[in-house]
Amino acid sequence: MTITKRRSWQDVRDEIHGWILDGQMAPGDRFERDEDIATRLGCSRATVQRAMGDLAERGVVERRRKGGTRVRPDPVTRATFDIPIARHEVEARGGVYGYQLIQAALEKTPRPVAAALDLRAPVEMLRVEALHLMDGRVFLYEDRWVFTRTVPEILTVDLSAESANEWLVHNKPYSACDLHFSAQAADGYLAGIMGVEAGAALFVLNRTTWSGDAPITTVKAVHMPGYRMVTRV
Amino acid sequence: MTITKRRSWQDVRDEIHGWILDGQMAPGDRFERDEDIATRLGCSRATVQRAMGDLAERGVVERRRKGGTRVRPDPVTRATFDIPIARHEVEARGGVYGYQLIQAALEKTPRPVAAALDLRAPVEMLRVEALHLMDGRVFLYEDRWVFTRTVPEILTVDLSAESANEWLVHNKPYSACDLHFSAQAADGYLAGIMGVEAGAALFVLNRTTWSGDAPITTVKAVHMPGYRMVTRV
DNA sequence: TAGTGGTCTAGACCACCTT
DNA sequence: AGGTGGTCTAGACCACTAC
Repeated sequence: MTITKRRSWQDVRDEIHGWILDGQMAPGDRFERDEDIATRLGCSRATVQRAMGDLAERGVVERRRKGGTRVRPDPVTRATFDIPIARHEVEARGGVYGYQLIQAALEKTPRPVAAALDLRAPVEMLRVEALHLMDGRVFLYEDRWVFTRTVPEILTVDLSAESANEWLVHNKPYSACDLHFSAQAADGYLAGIMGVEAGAALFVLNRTTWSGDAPITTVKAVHMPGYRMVTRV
Repeated sequence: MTITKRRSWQDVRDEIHGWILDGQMAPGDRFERDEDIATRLGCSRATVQRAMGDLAERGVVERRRKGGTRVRPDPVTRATFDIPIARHEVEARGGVYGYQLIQAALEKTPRPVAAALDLRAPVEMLRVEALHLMDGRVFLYEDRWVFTRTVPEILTVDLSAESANEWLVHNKPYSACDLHFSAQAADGYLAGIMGVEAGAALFVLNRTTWSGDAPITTVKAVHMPGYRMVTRV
């Protein structure tokens, strides 16, 4: 007697993905209708839907009503990253986390900062510069602007004890977020503050967040030389 | 007479997300059971499941059988990127794409390259160096190693006409992919080949792919100065 | 306009894990 | 051991869009 294990949607997904990996289906090729695949594999249409939906989310396959499902003609690599809190990143690497406030003060934003937050004109905001340390050495320098009109409570926080990042993450959820990754050479100021050679290539992350239409904060996070952001798909 | 529009799972998701954004639910707080939420919102449990599943995928919420659903105590920023083919990236920016092969030859891999591909010892592979151009200027330099044991057909391709990247994307699907992003200063060789100043900070992407356990290729893609990788969540 | 994927529902059963 | 989320099914209807 044969025990037929029930097929899960992951099994169905892997089976279908297998047709692509072994060359049965090439970029641009069209699949049968979900319902026919379901019949052929002996599962319900909903299960095929779930499997195909997953492949579509990963950029493997393209689905269109009436147009059917095709292997993406120009496959893209789709990667997902978690940007952790600095403390967690340091601790995940087995280091001892440290934090050091450089300065926090109300200042008028430079134009590019206002633009990043979708503001037409410069306004006064809270600027916070701080260092995140691993084992006593600089891991990350952050230069942050907090929109005090949206987050007035930030002015009552002791930013020498708690990083603005952690406070915001725990107290001000966002609904939209912009991320820019780039490379930048250390200028004199960065070199001095981070303790690296002038000209060193640094990995930079700019993050801007909003709650609805209201800007919350924009931050430039500059990583130590040699930093790598890694993911596996 | 009131028209009650049926609630979609996106509506339900946004409603639930709203409870977090307006502070009704704070990090660590536990939600009611899906079924109770469904009753309260007047939809089926499956719809709440779909909505909560989406929030969980985005890192907003944590779900555990028997443990229920909670707002993530330490929210992370989860970002998804598409890494496009160089040609498409250039064309999407409104530029004219160009491609130039520097050299392609069989060479013994250096140890770090073998290690990236999970190989114990160096082996002979096809090394391909090439430039991708935008409006005649260097946009991207790639230094690639192709595992000819997995992809022997690559040896029959005219790599001066078609980039190895595009050929692989269209002819050799992968099932696993490793990505590393970093910053690197231009050394003399890179500066010469890319036409930038020595010491310029460059954005670097290392990508390694496998089909099952079989390594396919590993490539280091070095972007022009000022390049930014952008995403919006 | 007809074919295809997208979603909702109700019910059942399963798998995991906290208590 | 029991409660909670995870999944499967069958059927219905909807929404897009290729033809």
